[in-house]
Amino acid sequence: MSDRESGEDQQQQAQNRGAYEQELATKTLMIQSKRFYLDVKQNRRGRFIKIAEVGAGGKKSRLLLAMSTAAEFRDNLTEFSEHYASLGPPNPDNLPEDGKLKTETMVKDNRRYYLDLKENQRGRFLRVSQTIPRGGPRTHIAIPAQGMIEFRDALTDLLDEFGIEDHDRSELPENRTARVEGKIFYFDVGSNARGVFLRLTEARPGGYRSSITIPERAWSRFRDLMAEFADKMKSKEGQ
DNA sequence: CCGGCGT
Repeated sequence: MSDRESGEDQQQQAQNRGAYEQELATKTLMIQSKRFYLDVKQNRRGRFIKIAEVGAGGKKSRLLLAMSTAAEFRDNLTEFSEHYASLGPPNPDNLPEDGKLKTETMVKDNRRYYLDLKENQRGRFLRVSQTIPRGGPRTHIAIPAQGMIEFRDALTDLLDEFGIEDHDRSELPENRTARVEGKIFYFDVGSNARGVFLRLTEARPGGYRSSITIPERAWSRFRDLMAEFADKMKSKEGQ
């Protein structure tokens, strides 16, 4: 679809300009009256999934999970839904004081995530809270318990496509540019589930852009081929 | 079609 292509092209241009974030994929889930957006994004710190909940009244809440944490969350969703399936009918008399039927914690860098299967008059739901130290923003979403499987499956699709590696950009060589005869060549390093690649983009005045993507495995071979051409031209000059 | 024990 051309919409999608132009969107990707714009993102590529934004990335070449050094913009902060790139969106790789997005999924929308409808669970009862709520919408959840799962976005795979990446910035120079790494790759992550943004989960946004939009309630019926337009109330919005979002939290961020590194890919590795998203994978952990996915596994927890399996456990929580199994526990949920094993529960009898709601029984308010028999609830723990804190209302938590099952609880789990995830930690990634300085973020903590609390998973609580809870129950109220409306039913059972999984509350996912994200906290950042020293009074940073604290956000939470609530997934209706009936939707945990669907949520897990959507997360699994994204993890299968984009991998569970966080792809910290600090592990990769820095992007470079080369200006030649009025053109700018961008050497942008990226990675996906298949590995590391170099995206070489030629930009001409007037906005024309063209890119090729070279897998890391081919870098030294391409370098040797370029050297071969350069040497042959140089030896001709010498004669 | 909601709604999730707080600043």
